[in-house]
Amino acid sequence: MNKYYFEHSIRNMKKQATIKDIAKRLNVSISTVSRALKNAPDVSNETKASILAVAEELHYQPNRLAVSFRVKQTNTIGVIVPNLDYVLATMVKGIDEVALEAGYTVMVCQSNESFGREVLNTSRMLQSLVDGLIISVSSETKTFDHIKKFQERDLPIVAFDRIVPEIIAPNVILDNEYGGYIATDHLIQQGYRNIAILAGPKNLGISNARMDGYLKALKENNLKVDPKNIIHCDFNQDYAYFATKELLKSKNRPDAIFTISDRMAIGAMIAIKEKGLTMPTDIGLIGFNNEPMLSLLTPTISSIEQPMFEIGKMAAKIFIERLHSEESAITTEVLKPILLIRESSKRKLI
Amino acid sequence: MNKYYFEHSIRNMKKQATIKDIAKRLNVSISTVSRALKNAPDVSNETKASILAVAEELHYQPNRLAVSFRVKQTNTIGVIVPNLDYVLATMVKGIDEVALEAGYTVMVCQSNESFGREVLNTSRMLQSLVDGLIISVSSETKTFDHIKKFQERDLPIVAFDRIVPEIIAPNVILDNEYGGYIATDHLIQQGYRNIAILAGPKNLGISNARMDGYLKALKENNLKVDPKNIIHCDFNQDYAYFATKELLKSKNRPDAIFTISDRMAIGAMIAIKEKGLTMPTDIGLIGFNNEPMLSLLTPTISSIEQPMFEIGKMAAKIFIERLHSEESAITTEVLKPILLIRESSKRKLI
DNA sequence: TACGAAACCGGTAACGGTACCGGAAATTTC
DNA sequence: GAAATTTCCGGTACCGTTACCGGTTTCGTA
Repeated sequence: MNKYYFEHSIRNMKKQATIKDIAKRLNVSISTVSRALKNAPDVSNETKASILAVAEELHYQPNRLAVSFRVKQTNTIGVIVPNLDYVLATMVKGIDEVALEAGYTVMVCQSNESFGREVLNTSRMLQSLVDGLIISVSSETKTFDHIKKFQERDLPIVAFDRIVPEIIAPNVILDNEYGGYIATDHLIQQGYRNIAILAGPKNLGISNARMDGYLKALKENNLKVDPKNIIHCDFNQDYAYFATKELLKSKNRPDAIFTISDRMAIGAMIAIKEKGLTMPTDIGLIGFNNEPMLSLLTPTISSIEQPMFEIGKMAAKIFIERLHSEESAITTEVLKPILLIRESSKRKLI
Repeated sequence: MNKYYFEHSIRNMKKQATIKDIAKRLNVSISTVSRALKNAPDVSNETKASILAVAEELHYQPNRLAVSFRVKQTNTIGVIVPNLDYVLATMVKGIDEVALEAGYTVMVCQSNESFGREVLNTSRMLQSLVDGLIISVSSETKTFDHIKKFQERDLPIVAFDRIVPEIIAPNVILDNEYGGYIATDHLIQQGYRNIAILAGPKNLGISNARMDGYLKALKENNLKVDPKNIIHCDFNQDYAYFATKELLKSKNRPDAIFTISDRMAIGAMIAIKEKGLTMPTDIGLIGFNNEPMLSLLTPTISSIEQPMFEIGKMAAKIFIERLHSEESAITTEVLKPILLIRESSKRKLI
């Protein structure tokens, strides 16, 4: 009746064979069994063989929990992502790929872009002793004590995709500035001159980086920056729609739009169509991420593709290296995106 | 020289405080501390308070690994999915939602549609003693020993989305037959009479169920079934494209197509456009899943929407109930999909 | 022959908690 | 005022495995 009462239901689990059972069966000590099982050198081949045989026979399965507890290592990597959209899911798949191969289990948690969730997840992971963390922080996250706790315990961290300077750890990211640059430069090469950018939330690192690329491309091509052409809005189709609608009202309307995500590009596309403008002749459009739907739309939409899978793999690779070495330089891996030209921005023949 | 290099090269694993430390500090026994920490009744309020205070002061964090090891319960749910596409990712989010709230941690693994991966994942999960499994099996999976191992250990299992009769466990699924039925019936109501179905792999449960719905709708409307109108092919845009191309060649070509996934619908759409036919006048089209892109295409494509989030939540809910009760009836929760009518199939005014 | 070094194996103390058992002190009951 | 309860707390045996410290045996070599 007490509410503190912790319920451990008594279920009749079929008892798993342990090294003790094997030892008893062969009249050897558990130490010998333990050593044999991990192929230690100081066990004769005969005993090793017989132990292996009995283990097989009893369907012995090592109790990872006991081992982890004993050696204080779980062989588990905690992965925290804000969500599992196309981009992040693919990155997680990359992490999974190399982690699995290296013998690690991956524990994926979604923070749902919520700081509270992120803290809860990290705390649970810390308690269950993951060996470290690969994280892409939520957009809400402004303080980092929950992450520093890992570092206090000397557990490695790798940040990827959405990174922040406050996390002192190896980073794996896209060259977002370069992405913004090639997108904008491409528009310029196609003859667009009055290029707007839908730049995402103001505080977010990737927003700023992509915008820096945009600015750089304008500058290199001696185009002046019009503040009215720089719109900050949420990563969101609807916001982008309204922002674009607004943009197109002005009499000096932009002749091309670069959106820093594909969802935003779609919002922009809808507004453009509503206005009766056609792409690419009246106006150019390019997105970011290259989500699969883009090539299905009319017109097909240009975009910047990031090597998502590789970013994930790289993050896991660096993480595992970090785990195995004492060295701990803070590196930043920057992967290059590539430009995919489709109908929405292709005004000139090549 | 990087200023962080120095900080990090020192491996000062700050030792975590344990209940032993708290006990020593207060000159009480560890049992008392243990009880106080879980708010057991047989500790006086004063000692309880002082223990809590010291715990706070030492930044005590319970070692979940030790507890799990001791009580043979990890408060972790293993979730295995074939991939993390839109549908499954949303379902996983549903699982996450209720699991987190109930104090469970979720461990998500992707089998990548590979049987070997699935076995590896289940085996790792079994070794690290998850409390049970919520699984959507891979399309490759034909044998189920790896899953039976959970049941031998009396660990609960819930199957969702992709279920198979060989797994004797509670199921949470979409009413796929109903989905197939309302899709087909809708086409018939719109005046289509020669309706083809792209039905997915032959052995897969959801394929067959959706096709059953298709057949039922035809029968109820006294339309005869033409075997040439039933095409089995992979869940895949390209296959669907070629299959549709083939279908449209015949002189008695179908006047509507029901594809059991949206990806297939897109393949079909491309073939239809290539042939110069227009939707919905010349031919009707309806997909399944209601992926977000459908409303962006021209024409917008009708589809069947499943309550993905609810399916995930339901699976987790049932799982947790199962965990807490000895009862073990094999139930099947069937959630209803809904019909979303868009341009591709709307030939009549309502 | 003897002696040191390998080679092989056993005993045991941890790891951090939990759960039971039992017992002393405080409180109630008759 | 003694007996019967409560209330509160300490002691201890685990859980499965590993790491360390020894101790035998075997074997090569002086």
